[in-house]
Amino acid sequence: VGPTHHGRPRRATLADVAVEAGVSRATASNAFNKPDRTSDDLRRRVLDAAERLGYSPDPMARGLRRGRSGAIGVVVAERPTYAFSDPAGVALLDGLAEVLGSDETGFLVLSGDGHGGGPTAGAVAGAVVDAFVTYSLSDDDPCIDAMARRGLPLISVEGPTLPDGWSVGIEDERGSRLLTQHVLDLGHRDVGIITMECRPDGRDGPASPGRRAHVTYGPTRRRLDGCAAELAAAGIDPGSVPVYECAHNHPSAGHAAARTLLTAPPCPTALICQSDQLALGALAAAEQLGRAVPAELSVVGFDDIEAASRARPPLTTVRQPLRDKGTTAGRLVAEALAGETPRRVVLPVELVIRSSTAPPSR
Amino acid sequence: VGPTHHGRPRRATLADVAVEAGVSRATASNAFNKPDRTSDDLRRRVLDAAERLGYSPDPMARGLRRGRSGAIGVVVAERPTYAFSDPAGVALLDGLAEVLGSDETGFLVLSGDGHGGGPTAGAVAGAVVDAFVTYSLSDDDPCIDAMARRGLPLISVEGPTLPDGWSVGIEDERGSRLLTQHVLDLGHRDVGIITMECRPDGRDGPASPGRRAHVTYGPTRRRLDGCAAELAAAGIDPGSVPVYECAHNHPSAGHAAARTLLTAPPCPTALICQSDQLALGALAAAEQLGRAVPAELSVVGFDDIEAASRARPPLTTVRQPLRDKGTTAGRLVAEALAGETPRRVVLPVELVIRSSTAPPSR
DNA sequence: CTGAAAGCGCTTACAG
DNA sequence: CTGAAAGCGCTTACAG
Repeated sequence: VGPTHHGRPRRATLADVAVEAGVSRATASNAFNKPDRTSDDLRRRVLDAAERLGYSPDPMARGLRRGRSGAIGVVVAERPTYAFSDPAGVALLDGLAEVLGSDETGFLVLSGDGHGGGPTAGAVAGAVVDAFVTYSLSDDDPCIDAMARRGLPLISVEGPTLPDGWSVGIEDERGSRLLTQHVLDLGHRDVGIITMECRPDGRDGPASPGRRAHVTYGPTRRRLDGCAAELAAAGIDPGSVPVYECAHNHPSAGHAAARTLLTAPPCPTALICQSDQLALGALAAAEQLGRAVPAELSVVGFDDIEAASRARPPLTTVRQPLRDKGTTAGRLVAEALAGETPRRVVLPVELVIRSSTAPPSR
Repeated sequence: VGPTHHGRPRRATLADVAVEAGVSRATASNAFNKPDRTSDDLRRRVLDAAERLGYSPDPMARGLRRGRSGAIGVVVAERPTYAFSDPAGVALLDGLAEVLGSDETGFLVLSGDGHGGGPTAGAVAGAVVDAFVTYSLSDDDPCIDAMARRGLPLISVEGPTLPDGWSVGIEDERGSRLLTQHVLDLGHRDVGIITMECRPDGRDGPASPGRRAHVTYGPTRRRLDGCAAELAAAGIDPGSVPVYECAHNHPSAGHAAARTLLTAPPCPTALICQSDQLALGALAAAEQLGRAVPAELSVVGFDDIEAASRARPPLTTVRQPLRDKGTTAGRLVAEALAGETPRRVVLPVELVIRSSTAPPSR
């Protein structure tokens, strides 16, 4: 463990420990990894030697030999701020940690450049991981090819999947139908839609029918589709309904969207927001504009994040099992690493009627 | 690239590519890593062969050889939910990514078990990383020893440091003095303090003087100390001031704390909250109790998170450079990996007077 | 410009 | 229970 001529101490290796303990490297290794196949005496000598040398095994070397790194790649588009300011993003990490954390797994966060896309091909290629978990990526994100090339298990959460791949999603379309139905049942005919991003180009503003027809974010597309289907079934042309697209799933974006929709004809009596974050912003805009919710304006969200029930008024929304998405993804990772066959899980949603919706006043 | 007898395809290795291209492994490697030292002809042959085989280099093998993994360990206590529901925690990750993200670095998040402590020794020992960045760990967290043992650079952000180690912090004590001074200057004599956690035991409630004397979280300790020093200088016995400790840095905890302090004698005319998150909760509690801020009650925070300026009333607080902490940490990581000598950085804070403070009404 | 050899630090069958 | 040998997949001096 002596200093080299550079003055920097060299880390002790297993070979050093073996010499110090007077055993072979194999025995030294066994003392750590197969305590039952080592005599107490030798094991103690090895452990003592390791202690003396301040030895700690090199995880990369072990990983190379064992063919496993102990890390799971968590791939998100956008910068960490955006990915994790979304309660759903954090819940995913949390659920993963709950399931996988016990067996000393770490999570390698690979994030995007802040321009809508995921990590670079280089970052994906160089990631020391055993599997990838992707979170709400755009269908055409180039990092998907980069991951496919690695040949590692890929668990897609709310995003594009590889053929015969693993995935976990929720009943986006059904949830959206439930919500729309609820609003229509109350008697609303003039609705406005505030949607999450359609494509990874950072656009923020009214979404033309053309744009809505080519949505590369799965959850956005499915929620939009569910909404359109119910509208059409009620005899309302979905193409005539104003849709405002928000580049970020954040209350401030919902606020701006609602302001726009509420201050231009046709003034909607109900705002269908495709996430609670956006709905929270819409609620704030309504208050600012002096529009009473739900008396003068109904607002619905989606997700049922914690803040939804604490909002004023408490938000009518669709509950999705946020944390379960993470734990389910964790279980799929475990199955994948155990060599099982890929499967797809779709988690159920549930309509939660609170106080932000009522019949229209006119 | 043929399937093995298990039916699962074997990943192509560099050796396979070399054979396919009819060159040595060294040349194949050079074609990828030293394009300038390879003839165009051979390089193309190698690249084509790699393409045909779907080859992608094994990052672990490369890492072992090069002695670098391309990942930075981000060590936080608590589960991801708590660590990243704190805007400061996310800002750290973001700043790190901004500085280090370009050179294809990933961040291995090592989180705690949800009982106040950091990752297990096993998780730390097995982490495939080139350096550790710790975020607001308790001074006595066992994972610190585990990291020291790895012999890797350790950059401590707002937490315990190794002797002669790297660190980035802020002027916690000065900020706290500024805030306390401001409150005292306004004429307040009856103050209450709402503090972040003192020790990693999940305790939530009034903090006795004994407990305040042994605080293992650096920021909490320094802010408490700054506060006490100013109080004492103004002739107020810090021991007589009620202090309520919150186990989590979350508005809901500040809410409960404020309720308690405001509904028991001596009823304070000013609440010194040691974070904006807590102050936000205190503001909500004051509103609920019908106490006008700042007319009947002054409230100050600390951090100047985004929500502080949007609060009602806008919060008087101390601004710390949240994002800079992350970018600074990133730069220190880069320096550490370049073999430079450890240094410590303390970032400045600044008092921001808004509308949540005023002279006492009685 | 190219290749044969050595080695990063570890673990795993396999003999003894 | 222990050790000699091979090898995980790659890169790096070093000759040619």
